[in-house]
Amino acid sequence: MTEQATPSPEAIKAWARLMRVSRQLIEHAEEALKEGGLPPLAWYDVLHELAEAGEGGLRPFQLIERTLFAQYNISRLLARLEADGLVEKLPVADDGRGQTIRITANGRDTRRRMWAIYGRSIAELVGARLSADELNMVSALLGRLRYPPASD
Amino acid sequence: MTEQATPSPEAIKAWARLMRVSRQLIEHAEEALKEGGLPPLAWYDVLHELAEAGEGGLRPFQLIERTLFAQYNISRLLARLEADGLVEKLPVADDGRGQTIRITANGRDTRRRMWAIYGRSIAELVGARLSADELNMVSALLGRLRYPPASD
DNA sequence: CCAGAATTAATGCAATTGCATCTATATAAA
DNA sequence: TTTATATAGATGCAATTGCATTAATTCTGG
Repeated sequence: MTEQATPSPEAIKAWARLMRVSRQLIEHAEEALKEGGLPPLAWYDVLHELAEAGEGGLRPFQLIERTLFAQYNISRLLARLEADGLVEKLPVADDGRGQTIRITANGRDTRRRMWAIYGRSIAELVGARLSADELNMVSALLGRLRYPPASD
Repeated sequence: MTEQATPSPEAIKAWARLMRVSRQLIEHAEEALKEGGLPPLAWYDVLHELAEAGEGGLRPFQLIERTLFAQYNISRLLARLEADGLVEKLPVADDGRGQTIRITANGRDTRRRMWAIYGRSIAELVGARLSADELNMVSALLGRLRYPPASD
């Protein structure tokens, strides 16, 4: 647990598991969405944030903070979402540079359809494999790996 | 823990943590490598497998099994590695379709230089934040999320 | 008010990924 | 054998990502 230049075997193993499992889970969920003829996970992340934000919408830079996507990535993802009619871009009164992104009814519907599949993946891949206590344990331990670290 | 169409709050939170933390950690490690003027993590994964395989090398399809990369991805990654002189492609005696990939001295050296940085990232991001017991707990819990699930 | 720095978002271009397909060889079946 | 099927790996083309830069405001210090 002390600062080392070379990681302990335990740290290496935990890291390896984390890398491998997260990749597998993402791949599985992504595949399930694709089979359902739905957009990729990244779209869900954004639609989810926007749905939670409600009518007020969010500024692109707020989406960046919340989702950890790169700026250019959000910029283009929003362009695609807008082209598909899932979000709309509104000028923002007090800042001529910016815009507010609001989810449309269509967007909410797509998000719901995605959740039907995405949620099932989560239930199957994670919910069905660990008990509630174990899941809480995972959340707590992973929470300590955040940047910046937190305990929550 | 039972099969549900809709995931429990605990499952959702654990999933969210896993997605977010893994992305953050990857990003951090990737950035550290870039700052060191070194190739991306994907290269390390392949070089690592090849280094472990030794002089006998590995067939591309074996790399696919071990790393979970897509076939076309490995095909092109190997082309880049070869172009950089980090691996060499050898014809394989008993199968005219295939080839054996072997890491070169240069490749071993690059892998070592990458590990100096990558290993430090693992130590800092994971090793320094959880005790050995906690790391083992993480490994065990994540191990149960693998596909197919295992206990190890 | 004005010049310089900072912030918000978009974009040109190169590299990578994803998809579908293709070539070549090996294996199985008739 | 001959033919059909499966496996190993490469590749054309479209979509996405990453990088660097740009354009348009807004903010800040004289």
